[in-house]
Amino acid sequence: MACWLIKSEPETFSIQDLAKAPKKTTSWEGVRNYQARNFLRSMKRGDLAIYYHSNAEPPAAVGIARIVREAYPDPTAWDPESAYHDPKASPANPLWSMVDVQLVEIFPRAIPLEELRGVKPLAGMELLRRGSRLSVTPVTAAEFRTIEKLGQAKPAAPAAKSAPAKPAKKRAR
DNA sequence: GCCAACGTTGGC
DNA sequence: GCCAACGTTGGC
Repeated sequence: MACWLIKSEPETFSIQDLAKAPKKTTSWEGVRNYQARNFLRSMKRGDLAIYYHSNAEPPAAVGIARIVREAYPDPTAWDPESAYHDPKASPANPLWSMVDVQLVEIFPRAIPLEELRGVKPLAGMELLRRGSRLSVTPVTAAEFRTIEKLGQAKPAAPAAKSAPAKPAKKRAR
């Protein structure tokens, strides 16, 4: 079984929306990046994915979803009404794929991106790479378990015991 | 709202 | 096939 990380902007489709969806299941349409699409296509039924809220306040890992249907054509691609319309796609040449995902759990505690960046075992994650934009990425089983665990409760040790607010960091770029 | 880091497009 | 221009993503 493989593990993944899928991003969604909560304004578009949050994990709470997924919880409210029929059968807590939705089609993951709208992926329009070839690399991300290819990852979608290699997903297997039963694979698990970290659900991540991008463009959120704060951006955070918020839960887990399961792949319940493997890749099939994304009809929004050839729907001129859709925000995801791609003029190159058609029913005969679907071009883009989607999977169905079902909610497994909303974490008791969302894990903000800033915190993920400080977690050693996650250092190699695509999500944490500078300038990373891929909306679908594989994660290792170890990374998956680490995030899953972080989502269950407060960090065991009060990380920095109410340290005074850090001075605003200049972005190093 | 800014803008770095990407991916894509299209002229050549 | 190169690469500048452009569009998008997404953290800040």
